[in-house]
Amino acid sequence: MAKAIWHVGHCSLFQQLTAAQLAHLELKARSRTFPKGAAIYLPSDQADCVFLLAEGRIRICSITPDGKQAIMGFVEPGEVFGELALFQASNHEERAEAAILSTVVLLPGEAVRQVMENCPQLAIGVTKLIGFRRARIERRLRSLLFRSNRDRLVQLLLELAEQYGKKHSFGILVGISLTHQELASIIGATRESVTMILGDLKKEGLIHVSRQKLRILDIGRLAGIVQMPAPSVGEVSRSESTSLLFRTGHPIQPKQEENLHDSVGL
Amino acid sequence: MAKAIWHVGHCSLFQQLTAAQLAHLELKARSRTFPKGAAIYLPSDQADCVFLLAEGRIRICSITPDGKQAIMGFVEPGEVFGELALFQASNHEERAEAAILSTVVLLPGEAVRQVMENCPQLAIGVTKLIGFRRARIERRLRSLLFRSNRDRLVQLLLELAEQYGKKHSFGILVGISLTHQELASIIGATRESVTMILGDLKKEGLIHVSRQKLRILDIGRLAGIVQMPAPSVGEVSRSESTSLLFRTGHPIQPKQEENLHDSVGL
DNA sequence: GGGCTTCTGTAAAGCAAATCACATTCACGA
DNA sequence: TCGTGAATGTGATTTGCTTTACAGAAGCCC
Repeated sequence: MAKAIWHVGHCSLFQQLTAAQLAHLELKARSRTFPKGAAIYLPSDQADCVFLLAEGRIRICSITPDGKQAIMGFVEPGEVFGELALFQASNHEERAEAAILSTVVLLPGEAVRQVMENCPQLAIGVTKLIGFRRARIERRLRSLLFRSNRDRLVQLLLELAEQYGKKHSFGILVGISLTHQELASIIGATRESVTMILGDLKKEGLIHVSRQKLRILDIGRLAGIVQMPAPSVGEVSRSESTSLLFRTGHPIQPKQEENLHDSVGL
Repeated sequence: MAKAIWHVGHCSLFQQLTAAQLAHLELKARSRTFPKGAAIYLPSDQADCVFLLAEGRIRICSITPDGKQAIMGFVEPGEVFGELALFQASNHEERAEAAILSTVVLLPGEAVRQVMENCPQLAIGVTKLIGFRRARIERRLRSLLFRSNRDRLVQLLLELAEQYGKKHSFGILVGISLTHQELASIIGATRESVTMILGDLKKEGLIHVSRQKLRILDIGRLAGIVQMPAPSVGEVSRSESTSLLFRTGHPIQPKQEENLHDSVGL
């Protein structure tokens, strides 16, 4: 319970609420822990809830009846997910599962809607959040329409570098490790294709992998392939910019001088 | 001017505003007419504006440097578009153009944001709108990931039937006529592929075309192909349901007993 | 009506990527 | 430490779709 209020208050989305509003939300909030692989919600679920990730990592994915699956995004600590259910009467259309052991705060939709009705700031924050993620989905749709497997994978690597990358001697170390299968599920390709393309990129001296750590050796040339500016990569892994096709957005605010750009919060 | 206030007030999104708020918006609104094919906004534009279609039909599309283009959706009278710019600092990522002669009301973003800050109802309405469209884009992404050209085209036909279809002697008449090229741009295929598939569907007795009018002869069997329930088609062309992959949403409310489901407005 | 453009139909050839079918290496818990 | 299942690597084959290249039909403006 104390944990719940801690987290709700620390999520940028809720930071501008009054103490009373926060307390009200917190009262309704429940915290749950999910082991790796456990489902937080399913496509058939219609539990009217918004989720807040306190700890761990959530994978949002969508699965066809015949077993094919696509990863729609990942959720990092401090981020909200399942937010579309707030105003969508219908069921979830995807599945959320714990990528690793995770702690999740559940906020009843009704409670959130109530606060939104009294606090335009929150309503606007939610709008930004949903809009931010929509813009990313649209980018992803475009890349699927227009770009080859190779280009999409390169683009993904750039995004991973931007979000999880740390500068390192000789290259950028990507601080998240995904299997080829997972990469494939993100860009909409097969595992074999990803293996081949990564192999090519290695031969071309653009990347390097050892002990399931991915290193990007020449980000400039990599960005050139997809005709994009090289993303900025910091010492701290959380850098922000506009071109994230991948992450589900809305991290905890650091200090924050202004609050418009990428961090969707208010 | 009088026209502008008429339209703003008649858009479901703005219906719950006070007279004063409406007047304030109207004061800032400007109405413009665009001939067929004219661009309303471009990917490079960063004019901070929300658009409201009074009359005509708008095509939202995205074009690559090398000329390939995809249609992201259509906007019908009474619907809002360009709404992502409200809180996205960056430029538009797509192009909006008049599919036919169209009249558009321009609402300065700043004015809309101001009203939103004072009127949670509007903020929530915008949230619903953006969320509704995001859900549709996600469905479209999934269909691109998982389904063949043929299935996607069939799905599109079903959606067209649902939105623009009227029951008719022997089949459903689809009240919108799109060229093969346009259909292709929507589902992400080539013109030739669409021509072939439509030819097949004709041979199979599922559809019929004459004088660029498309008729669906056996919607049940058509729906069976993509394993979906047949959509409902009314005498009036505006029926609503959950599976619209195509339209950009948010029509004028008719009478409205409740306001949650498909019509995103409040 | 005639000539123009834009749309539709068809078919062969080429290709990117999926599929299939393995061998190999790695991670990690018993 | 070893063993086992998961992840990676690699090739042969197939396929769905695009590309390319035309030819006919249908609007439409002068």
